[in-house]
Amino acid sequence: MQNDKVIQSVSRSVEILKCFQDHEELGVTEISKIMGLHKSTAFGLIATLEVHRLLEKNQETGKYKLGLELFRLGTRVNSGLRNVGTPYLEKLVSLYGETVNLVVMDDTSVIYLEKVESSHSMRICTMVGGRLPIYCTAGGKSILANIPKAEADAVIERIDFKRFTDNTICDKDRLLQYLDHAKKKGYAEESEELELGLNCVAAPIFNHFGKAFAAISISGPTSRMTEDFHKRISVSLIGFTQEISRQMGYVKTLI
Amino acid sequence: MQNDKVIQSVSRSVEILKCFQDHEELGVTEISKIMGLHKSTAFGLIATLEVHRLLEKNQETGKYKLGLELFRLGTRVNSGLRNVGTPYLEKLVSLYGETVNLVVMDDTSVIYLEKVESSHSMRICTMVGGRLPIYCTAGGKSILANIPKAEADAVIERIDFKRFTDNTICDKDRLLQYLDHAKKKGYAEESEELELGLNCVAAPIFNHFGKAFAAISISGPTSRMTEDFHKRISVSLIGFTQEISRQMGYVKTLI
DNA sequence: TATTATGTTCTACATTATCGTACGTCGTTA
DNA sequence: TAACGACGTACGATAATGTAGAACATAATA
Repeated sequence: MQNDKVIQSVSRSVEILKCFQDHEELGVTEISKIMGLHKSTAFGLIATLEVHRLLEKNQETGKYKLGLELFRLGTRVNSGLRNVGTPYLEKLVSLYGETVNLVVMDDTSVIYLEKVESSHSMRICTMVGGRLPIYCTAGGKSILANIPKAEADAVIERIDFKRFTDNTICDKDRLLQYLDHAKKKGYAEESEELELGLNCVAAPIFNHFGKAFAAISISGPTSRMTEDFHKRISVSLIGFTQEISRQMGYVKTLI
Repeated sequence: MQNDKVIQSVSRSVEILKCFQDHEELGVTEISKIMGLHKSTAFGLIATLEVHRLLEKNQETGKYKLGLELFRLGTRVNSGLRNVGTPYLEKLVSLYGETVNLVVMDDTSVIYLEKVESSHSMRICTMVGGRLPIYCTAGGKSILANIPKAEADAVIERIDFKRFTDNTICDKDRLLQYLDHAKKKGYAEESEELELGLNCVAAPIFNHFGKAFAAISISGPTSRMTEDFHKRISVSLIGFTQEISRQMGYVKTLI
């Protein structure tokens, strides 16, 4: 193996799968062009992925798409957390009527693992599998506020701050200040930082080492998410995330 | 490339991912033993999957688990059908109060893509990402009944019939007879074939070629799923699956 | 009908993946 | 506390494989 310690053909096959994030179906020649590979090289990799059902061939169009085995493997990721968490998402939606999400930390992002959407016509629609920045989401900030300071500092160092609205916190010191505040309150808030009209409250989920790694957030339009509503939500939200934490092996509750 | 036309290192890396279907975390040596590979071979493959985030290392235990990028890719599979279908699953649960599933055909099985569970304490719990036999599930039979006869015959030929209960249909001719019946009715039923006490109604979803490829099923305990209830369910179930079919590009409704 | 594009096959050989050896770290045991 | 065993990881020689060029079959397009 070469210096960069990556097996080339395995890398290439994963890059092929990633091509399908932006395309529903792709042909062999399309993939070879996107990847900069010879057609027969691409074909060999694609055929191997097809044998393993990570790709499937559409018999009608002759093109390939992501296969069911990838779906099945995907459902195994963080299945413990998702199975434990989903009933609580449903409870929170029925209590408060706004969209509820389960997110995990992924370096400088959070990834949405589950959602239960509000039944309001005007609701916040999130995308499971989607990724959003950790520094301007309530879920992200509630996690950052509850990991060891050295780790939080290292993550913040790697953040490429971008301003989404006039309210986006783009200053490290202001972010750290906010995280202190959120840690004390036990929950984080995000008010029109990511998108105007969007408001969110979140509380962290701890692993058995007592470190936050996930969060539950509740999102609604600013017009419905008043300060009083935030406070009311936070009480049971924290209670639920602590219960989930316990079920994930966390021993001591935050008081 | 060799005769069997599979690229060995890509195959091996996919087999590594499949090891995690039965294990939440695995170490390098464990994987090398399961796979029958040298430790350093296994390590090279694992490290490559880690770079691409299909595997993640648990820093505390030193073991590996399936990574978030696999989850994200998984959410892309059949996302069109799942996005279109989910609101209908929610409607059916609120109308009938029993667990509703969205399944797709996968050779001689059906795979569960989405579910919305009943709020009854005694409910049918299915597993998203799980696979069940096509011949003794309502969803499976409703799909088999609505594909070209030659294809259905070929699939049935490959079925390895197993008896789960005294009610399981294990005879090809009886199955074909039932499929005829289901096609005429527009929906399929499964009454305690897979498991005693389990009852199910399902209707097919068609693609733009007019071929069934997916289905929605409603499952409940036999005590609640009376014959009258089946009939009541089928009316709106068929209406919904036809609407989903239309949104998936199917042009003509079954009459 | 001719041309172009695509998917697929075959095979020589250049390149890589494999694996044997070795090392550092950590946990266990005496 | 020291020794031992297990594990994860690094390195490099070489056997084995994956790549890509050429060719072919098929389908789409002008």
